[in-house]
Amino acid sequence: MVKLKDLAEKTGFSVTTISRALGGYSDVNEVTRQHIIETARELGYQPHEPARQLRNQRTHTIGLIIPANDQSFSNDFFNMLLRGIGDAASLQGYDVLISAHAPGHGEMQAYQRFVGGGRVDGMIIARTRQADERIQYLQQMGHPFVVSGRGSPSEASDFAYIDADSQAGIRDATLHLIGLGHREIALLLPPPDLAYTEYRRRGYAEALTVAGIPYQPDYVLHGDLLRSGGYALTNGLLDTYPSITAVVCCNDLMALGAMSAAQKRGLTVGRDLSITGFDDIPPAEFAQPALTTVRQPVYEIGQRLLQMLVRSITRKTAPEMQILLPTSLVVRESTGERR
Amino acid sequence: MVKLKDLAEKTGFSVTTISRALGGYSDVNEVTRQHIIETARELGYQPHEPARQLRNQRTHTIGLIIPANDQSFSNDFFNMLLRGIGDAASLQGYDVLISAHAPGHGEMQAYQRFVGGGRVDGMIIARTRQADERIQYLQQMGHPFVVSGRGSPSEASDFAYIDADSQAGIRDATLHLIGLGHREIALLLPPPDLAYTEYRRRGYAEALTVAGIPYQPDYVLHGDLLRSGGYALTNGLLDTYPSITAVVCCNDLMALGAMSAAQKRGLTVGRDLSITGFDDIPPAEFAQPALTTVRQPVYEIGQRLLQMLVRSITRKTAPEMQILLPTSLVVRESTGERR
DNA sequence: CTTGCTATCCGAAACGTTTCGGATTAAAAT
DNA sequence: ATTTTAATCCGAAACGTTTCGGATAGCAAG
Repeated sequence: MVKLKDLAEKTGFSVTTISRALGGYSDVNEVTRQHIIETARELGYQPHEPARQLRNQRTHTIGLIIPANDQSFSNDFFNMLLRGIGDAASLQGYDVLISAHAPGHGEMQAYQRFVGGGRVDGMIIARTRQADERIQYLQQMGHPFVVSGRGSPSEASDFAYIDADSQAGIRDATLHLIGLGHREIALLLPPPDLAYTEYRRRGYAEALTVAGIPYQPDYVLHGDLLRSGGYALTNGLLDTYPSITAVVCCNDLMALGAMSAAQKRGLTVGRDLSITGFDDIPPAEFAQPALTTVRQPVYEIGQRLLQMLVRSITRKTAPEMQILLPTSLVVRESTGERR
Repeated sequence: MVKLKDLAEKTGFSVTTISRALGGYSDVNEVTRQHIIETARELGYQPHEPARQLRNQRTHTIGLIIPANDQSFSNDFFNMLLRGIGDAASLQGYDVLISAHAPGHGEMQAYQRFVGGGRVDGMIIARTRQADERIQYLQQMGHPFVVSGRGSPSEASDFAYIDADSQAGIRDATLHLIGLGHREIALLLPPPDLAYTEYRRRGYAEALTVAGIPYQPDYVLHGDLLRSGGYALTNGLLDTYPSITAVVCCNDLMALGAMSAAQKRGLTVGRDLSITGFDDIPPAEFAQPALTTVRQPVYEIGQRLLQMLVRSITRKTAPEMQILLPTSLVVRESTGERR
């Protein structure tokens, strides 16, 4: 590997001058600078990043711990988020360091390696959990970070985040169903430890209240965000409460599962049973019938998260931003008039 | 940030001894080692990675350049590959460094930053191109790397790779259609600069030869791997050659587009026109009709790529492995008897 | 002939590790 | 009583940068 010393020997200047020439300092003669730049190109010089990071105490890298072996999260949501982050990062001159860990012991260790080990200048946290120890750790370390998703309504979200207004999203979906005449509406929620679960429940409850429909706790179930979960939950629901005519699902995967369950029972989705999803992943559009769902701008969230993070890394005046993005209801064929 | 020196001052031992105690060397008294470990935990010591990397000339990191702003690649294929890589990496104690770049100038710069800059111990290259300059660069640098996908048949693939046998995959799909009575079969290929394009064309040609059907160059078109491309190409094809009864597509996205085109013309897919895809991404299963496609084990490819790479990093005896994985035909509803 | 500038260069220290080659002490062997 | 040996420890150098604080030389100003 060619290093500054090699350039120094080759050109006859000192390592200091080489460094300063390449660094664009004004106290080096323009002709020597050109000469140095030329031979650097010739020898294919490439600064050694770890050395640079050690010296500068800056890495120009941001970290992201992704869930390992996680079917539900590995889907389009996370893919889109990562793409948004990645594209924005390369525009800003940052790289993205990734490690895959299931929530638990190894996960926190990964955060410590990244943050305490000086591997990254900032972290992005996704999929907030209740009493999230990752957030607590980063706050206590005073390390820059931004979060995709607020804390749950019962907690203080005193950190920078971007979240989709999923309460409004679920409310809109529910109101859409109510507008179609539905009264017996079930809700399939994410696991209770996820921070956004409660917002979605509230959106649902809000819509019911507006319409004067009583909130039926038995109609509200927690799922696992997987297709299989949506399938099983819907089956149980329809067994017990045949009067249900609509199901609000908290992600598209569960909605797809719910559709399968309905269809296996001979129901026509959109006629006998209306179903809504959340996310608007590509399969939603191609499903049969096409899924009515709530779209959230995940790619854009990723981009903006990164920009926010870089801002809080460079200016020490962390602008503690908190952004709530609107969702939009995409009406397709899986919802229809109650009959 | 607490460093070795802090532990040294706190415990009264030298930096050397601290380092060796933590490093598990045998020449430090067991009781002092315990004491050191204890205070390290107390102070929350975390080794500074860049310093370590500088000293050891090892990063325990592998690099991956992903395509920026790329709709086609950003899909499930790449997502799955990354998950396989990420899960296997964390098992092996490696992190994954990512940078997003569109093919072209910035992309090669990113490789130089990662490799020449000593940021990674090895690279994974995906989506081989013809006369791939990334591969040439890495070979010439003598840097460990593995590749997802062979070089094109006309090139020597003298590097470690894992590829799905897409020639056999496309051949099987084509034979499946021929077995259903189809004779006028079109082929929608990837862009010509992709290395695997030629393998797929050959698989198609092979099947035709077996069945004694002449190869019609006009039936073979290059697409962009997008839904929109499949849609437009199929439209043009059906306009010009109404006798075509089947379309073999080189990825599921184009197949989905082809399905839309057929349906918009009032054709029933699986009856009036048979369509096959490649990849078996989730939407394929939920499409209407469900897509007959060729499945390749992308997650597993990712895992094995990483294991291969780590092996070639640690043992200096690079085992120059080349693995060809079988694909499997998944017959669903988008293909049927010719009528 | 000093003095003071300006332009250009460079030595040395520092960033936080790891490791080579001893140094020190006490116990064991002669 | 001297020499070996084993058990513990540590100083200093090195990894490749960046940067602080000069150093040097040429030249104009006094």
